[in-house]
Amino acid sequence: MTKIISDTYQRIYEIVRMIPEGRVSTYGLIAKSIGEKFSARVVGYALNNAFLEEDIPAHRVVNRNGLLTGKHHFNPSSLMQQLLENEGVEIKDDKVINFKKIVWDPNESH
DNA sequence: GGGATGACCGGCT
DNA sequence: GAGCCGGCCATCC
Repeated sequence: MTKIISDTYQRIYEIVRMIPEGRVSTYGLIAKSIGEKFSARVVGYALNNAFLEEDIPAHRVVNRNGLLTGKHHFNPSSLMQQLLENEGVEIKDDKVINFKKIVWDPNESH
């Protein structure tokens, strides 16, 4: 069955796909990139459906604290950390060590 | 249509 | 520096 995705989700998916390898981004940054009218909550909600899509690196998206808040939604939950470490991102206690160094801002990258 | 939920953020104490 | 509270928008029941 083809599931129709809201246009808002499409916007979010577009940004997440632009995240380069070995980098991470935050929900707020993505929300701002789409439009300041959007809230980070919507991004998280969209990521929940995005994680169903294989083309969307949802594991590169973390919260502003650099904490892997969405890892519980992965299967297994440690998969998120595994993928990030596989790309060269160091994780400790479910949080990115050099998060501030590898954080990717879609607005600045523009 | 109303109330509640959610992978959140920013500001204040 | 860490913890608490309110606000934000879209989706679900």
